[in-house]
Amino acid sequence: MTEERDGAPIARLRPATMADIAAELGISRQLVSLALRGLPGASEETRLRVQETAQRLAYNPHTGARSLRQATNRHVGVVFTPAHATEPDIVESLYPAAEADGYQILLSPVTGSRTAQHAVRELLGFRCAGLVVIGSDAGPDQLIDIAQRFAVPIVAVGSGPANPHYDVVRSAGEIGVADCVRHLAGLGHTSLCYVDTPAMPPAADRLRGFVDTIDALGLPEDVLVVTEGYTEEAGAIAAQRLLRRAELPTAVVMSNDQAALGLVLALARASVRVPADVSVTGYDDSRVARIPSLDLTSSRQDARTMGEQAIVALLRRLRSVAAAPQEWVIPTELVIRSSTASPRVAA
Amino acid sequence: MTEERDGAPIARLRPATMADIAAELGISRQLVSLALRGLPGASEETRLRVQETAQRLAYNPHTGARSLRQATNRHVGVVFTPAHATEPDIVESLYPAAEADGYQILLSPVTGSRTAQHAVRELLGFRCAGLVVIGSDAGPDQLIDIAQRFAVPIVAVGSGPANPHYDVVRSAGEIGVADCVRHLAGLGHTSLCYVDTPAMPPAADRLRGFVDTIDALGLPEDVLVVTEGYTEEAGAIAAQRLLRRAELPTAVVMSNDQAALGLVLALARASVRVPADVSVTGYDDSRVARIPSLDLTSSRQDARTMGEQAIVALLRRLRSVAAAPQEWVIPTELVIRSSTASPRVAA
DNA sequence: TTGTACGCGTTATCAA
DNA sequence: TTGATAACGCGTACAA
Repeated sequence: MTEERDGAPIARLRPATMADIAAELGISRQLVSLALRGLPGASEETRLRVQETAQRLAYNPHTGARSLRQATNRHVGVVFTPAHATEPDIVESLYPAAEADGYQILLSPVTGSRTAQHAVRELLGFRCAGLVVIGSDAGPDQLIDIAQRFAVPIVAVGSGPANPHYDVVRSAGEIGVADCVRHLAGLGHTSLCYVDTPAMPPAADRLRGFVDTIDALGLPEDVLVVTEGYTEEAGAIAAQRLLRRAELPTAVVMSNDQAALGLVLALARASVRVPADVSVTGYDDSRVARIPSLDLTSSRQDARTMGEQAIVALLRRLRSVAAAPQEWVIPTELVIRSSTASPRVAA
Repeated sequence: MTEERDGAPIARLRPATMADIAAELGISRQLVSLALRGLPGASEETRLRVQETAQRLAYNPHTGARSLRQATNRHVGVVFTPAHATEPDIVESLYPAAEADGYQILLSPVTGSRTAQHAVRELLGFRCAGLVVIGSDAGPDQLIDIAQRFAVPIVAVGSGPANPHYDVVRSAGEIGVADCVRHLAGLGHTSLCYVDTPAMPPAADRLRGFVDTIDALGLPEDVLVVTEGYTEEAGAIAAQRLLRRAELPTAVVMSNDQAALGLVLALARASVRVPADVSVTGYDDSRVARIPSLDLTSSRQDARTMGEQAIVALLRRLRSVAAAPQEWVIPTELVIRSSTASPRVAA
């Protein structure tokens, strides 16, 4: 913005340091540190001049140096799966929650070529104070091992059994599915089929919700197990199997939104209409559920609350080492859309 | 694993350092450093004992300290949007490419509450040697500003005009769409509609591919512009508009897979069959295209090659500062599936 | 309000 | 093959 040509700020080879700012102003480096962090010890005028110079020199604090100096650095490491449908929402919600307490998030993905072990090692290399593990393709044993060997607090988000070694944040899968079942029963459905996808980490909770509720209602227990994956292709397979039956159920309860999408598409190809012929429910209320022409009734897994709770749980353990890990179950909310209706309205 | 109880490896408060390993073995810190990095200067026996001890103490190098000491640290910063459909695939492909040259990837997301500016500042705090910006909601001006102010090489992946300040890696959108058009024309279609979603960063290239090809074929130029978003909801809106017409086109060319999904679902609700009544093509060949019951013909945007090329381009600039930024256009490949067929086969 | 001195964990240079 | 010593950028006592 300045018109001066002398400073020649082009192509700086070395990023500006506090020492550069200090030299520029003829003051000490420590004073710059105080001024930048707004601590008492620097005059108001000094602070302003320091900030102006920092801006002009494009000063950016060296995160590594900072974490080296500080006894306890404020990094939270996050292990996640980028390609997953619902995890990015949780990841996003971690940022505001962590920043509110002055913590910085560090992301480390699990991919085909990177195991959870890789991801954790990398995060610990940055001396993260705690770890949030989303999805946890890493089994409980592995997480326990990490928690103990590196003495780092861990929060597992999404699934996994409650245990004394790390915190677990999960949605109330059993209640969410139960809500779907009761909603359908309330519409008059008596022939409900649940599609179980056991490969999905939190599958067990959701299946239990279906079985318990259908038993309580005295309805026939119709569970279709698909072992091949748990997303759209699983839904498509479920549809093929259902279409081979002599008679379709009037309602299908799916274990997640993506599987529901696969099912609905496959049914549409076979000219089965939703909800006219079959009502369908999902789980997660992910962006898939909100696709206008799918418009899926779904039990909402509150990603934002789950992310926030993960940070809260982690900070709690960080503050008092003695705090015992807990299981935090986040309530779900049934979101009713147009994929469900009374049976036989168009038959 | 050891049966000894004396060492008491429980609840280590401070992560092991090189000094700890050195003390354990009665040697100097420097020798540990050489041994761990496999550099000449340590005897074979020493190296083995150091590695064994490092393992036992769960030693993990302090990334911050390392990047503080090294003049040029081997970090590549990546700006991306977690919720996006195709970006995670690109992100995943960056890892093997970067690791092959000894570079470490650092992720920084753009979300509702975090702008590209935030993301870049954070990455530069880790003193990343270069930046890969995927999607680039940040405009060209902003990227140019960053590249100049911080003197850091940048590669923009996915879109953006070629320019002398940073490298651009993008897929050949114009050719990919042209392939779809020619495929449909080859099937006998003469009434093709293109759905343009200008909010999508690389929209211009793809639109040009349609217009040029349809003109070359001497077919009528039918372009439907949807300004509301560019994913499923945009597809649904396009479907509504098409259904209001007196006559449907026999084929619809969509600007991306997600929009195609939205369109197909909306058409299914209106009992329009794909491909019997209308053929549909997508773009990206993302996982959406492979949903069994959608089975979308789509021009494949090779995420792996794009990620690899991004790293190659960045390392090239890192090695020779003088290298002029280029535009790297990655070829597409038409993947033919069952969403396209000859017109009127079932009419 | 400002300056001096030191240490964090690592790598690099030199001499032994 | 090994060991002293310095340096990277920053934060924090403590002294002036």
